[in-house]
Amino acid sequence: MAIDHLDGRLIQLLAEEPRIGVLEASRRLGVARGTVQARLDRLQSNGVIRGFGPDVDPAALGYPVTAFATLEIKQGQGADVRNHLATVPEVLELHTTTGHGDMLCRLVARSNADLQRVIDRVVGFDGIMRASTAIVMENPVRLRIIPLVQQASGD
Amino acid sequence: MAIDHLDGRLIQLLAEEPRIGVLEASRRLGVARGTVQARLDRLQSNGVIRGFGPDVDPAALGYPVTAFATLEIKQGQGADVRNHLATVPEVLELHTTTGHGDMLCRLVARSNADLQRVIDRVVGFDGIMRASTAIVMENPVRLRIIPLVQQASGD
DNA sequence: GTTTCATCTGCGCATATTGATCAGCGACTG
DNA sequence: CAGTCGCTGATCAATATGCGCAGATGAAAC
Repeated sequence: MAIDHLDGRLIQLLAEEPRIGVLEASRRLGVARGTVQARLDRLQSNGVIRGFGPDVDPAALGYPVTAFATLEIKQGQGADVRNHLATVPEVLELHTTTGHGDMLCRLVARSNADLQRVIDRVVGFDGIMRASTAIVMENPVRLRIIPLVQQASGD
Repeated sequence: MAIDHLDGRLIQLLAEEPRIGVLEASRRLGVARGTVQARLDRLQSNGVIRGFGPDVDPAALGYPVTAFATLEIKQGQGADVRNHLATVPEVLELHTTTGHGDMLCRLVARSNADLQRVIDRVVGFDGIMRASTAIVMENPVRLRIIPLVQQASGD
């Protein structure tokens, strides 16, 4: 569960140059190939590394608009709302939260006009009482994990 | 910029089994290896596929608590706040938004108590007027892109 | 102090994959 | 009709992979 410095460097290396293989990584890190293999296997079976899925940019797919919607849910309708939202492709992510709203979801759309359609589809469901939407203008810090990895691995 | 059905299937395949190579992918998709190579190159130079970075789970790193903080910023301090937040490893993501707040950021922490420390560090900066935080309880829909890819590629 | 255990190293081998390149071919374009 | 584009199926040398192994190392347990 805890990762050490070598794990951290390995993850950073893979993040910077995902295409390199185990052999090349071992050369860069200055350790034996078997070590890198073992570390990688461990990190994956640990769940620290979930996978190496392709990182797809919604904007490049034609969905340049991102928004976050805070939803208020009728008591006892949570499960239904979850199932509903799971069927909407433009819902990229959904969380249940404490605080003012009950759920927070990340949406994408083809345009601001299209966002209206998406929101209508999202909230056009009985269990949702109210939705408040914040459109993303800039994304100064894109989803990242390396700084956290560095911290967790003791720099 | 637009992707076709083969692109969509390729992305899905890579998402499901990231470890397979170009050759294996070509076998699964029933096309020539060169075709897969060319498609992959195109998708990457297009920016549709940004990369294949390791998908690291913060929880497995010891940061099981996720929260979203809505920040209100003093006029004209936006750039400073961005720079400040970029230096906090627990800030995984930052957006500027329309709506009630001015920014929305995703935070992680080692515990609810640790979240207090993170928030103090985040808001302990002159340009930030107010922060309201929503702690994530469940994550019914984890960040996903495949449904959108399917839609964009004509199912 | 010494035994035990987990880990890392460096090596070799057979097999598989990669990157590059080729000619052939069907579909679309002007 | 000639030109262009993308896909195919093939080759080649270079490289990487999965696997196993013996020995070295270091830390913890006895």
